[in-house]
Amino acid sequence: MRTSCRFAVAVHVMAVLAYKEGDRVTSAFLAGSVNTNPVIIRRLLPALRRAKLVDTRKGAGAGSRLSRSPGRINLAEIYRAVEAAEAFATPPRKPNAACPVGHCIRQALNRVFASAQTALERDLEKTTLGDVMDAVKRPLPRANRELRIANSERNRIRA
Amino acid sequence: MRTSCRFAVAVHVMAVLAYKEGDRVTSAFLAGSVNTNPVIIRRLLPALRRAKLVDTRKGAGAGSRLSRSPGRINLAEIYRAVEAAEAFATPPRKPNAACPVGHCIRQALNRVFASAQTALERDLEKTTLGDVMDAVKRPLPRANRELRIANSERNRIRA
DNA sequence: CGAATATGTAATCGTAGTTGTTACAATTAC
DNA sequence: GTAATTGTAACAACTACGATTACATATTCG
Repeated sequence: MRTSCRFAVAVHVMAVLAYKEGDRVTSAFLAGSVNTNPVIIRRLLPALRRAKLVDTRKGAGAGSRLSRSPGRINLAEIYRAVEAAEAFATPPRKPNAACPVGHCIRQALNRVFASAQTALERDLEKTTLGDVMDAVKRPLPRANRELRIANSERNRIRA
Repeated sequence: MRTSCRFAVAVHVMAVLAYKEGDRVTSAFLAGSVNTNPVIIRRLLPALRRAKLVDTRKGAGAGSRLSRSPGRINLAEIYRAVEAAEAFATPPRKPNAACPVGHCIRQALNRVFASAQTALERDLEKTTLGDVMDAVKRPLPRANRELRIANSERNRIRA
């Protein structure tokens, strides 16, 4: 499945803003933490701004900060802010309308997709940015720490 | 987040196989209903076969059919069979490990992603292929039915 | 056996989406 | 005014995916 990483980057950005507790943070700084180009961040911020999750100022001494406290921002809000497309895609061409199945499969699929999409967002709603920050700040349990090391070994291939 | 249309095509294919109630159906026929190339279908079938959802035979008079009755196949099985990647993507480059947030954001994100992914699949589990077939077979509203008949006269597919 | 049918699979093309990068105008603090 | 920073356009590089062609392989049936 071809997915964008906008959501992952957005949560990372929001986490850095939460960490900075109200200080304005520049796109260059955010890019440094995410390890990408500042323009990538500047292209993401308008979506977060439209959702009233962050507040940005231009010019010298400028940057972005959270509009609300991390405990009052849930991950579904971030997801909806930055993910325009839905989680499920249908084929580029329309099904054969002359086939009894092709004729109405889209409608049936749309119901299924909408339900699954809702389930996904409802789950994201349960976690706040504050919860994420707890995980960021709290030392990891031993078992997870070892898992983390194993994962970072695996991820090294991609870097 | 954007997915490939493999899942949508797979459900469509499974629905046609269910409609044909045990008859073997060729990739050409399936492609005709989905409105794509037979090779696309033939590239999808191995995944469904590995998941023991369909049974395929080669050669003359060959084709695929369901391994189980539609009521005993749920959509999560189809989803897992054909969607290799997870629903959420992380950025191509690793976060800056020197940043307190970048250092452990991946770990936090992975938990969030896994939870949302599970919620999505649990929702798909609730719907069986049989449920989808109920929607497919249910008579359509008058206006749509007339359109369908007109189309099928003009562009009939093999019964 | 031999012809016909259908799958399995490799190779290739075109398109679209995404990330990354540079460049520069507009905006703002000091 | 100067320096810092955002907003945005333009473009390259890369990747992923769908579509298509071609052909070897397998299977059925006369």
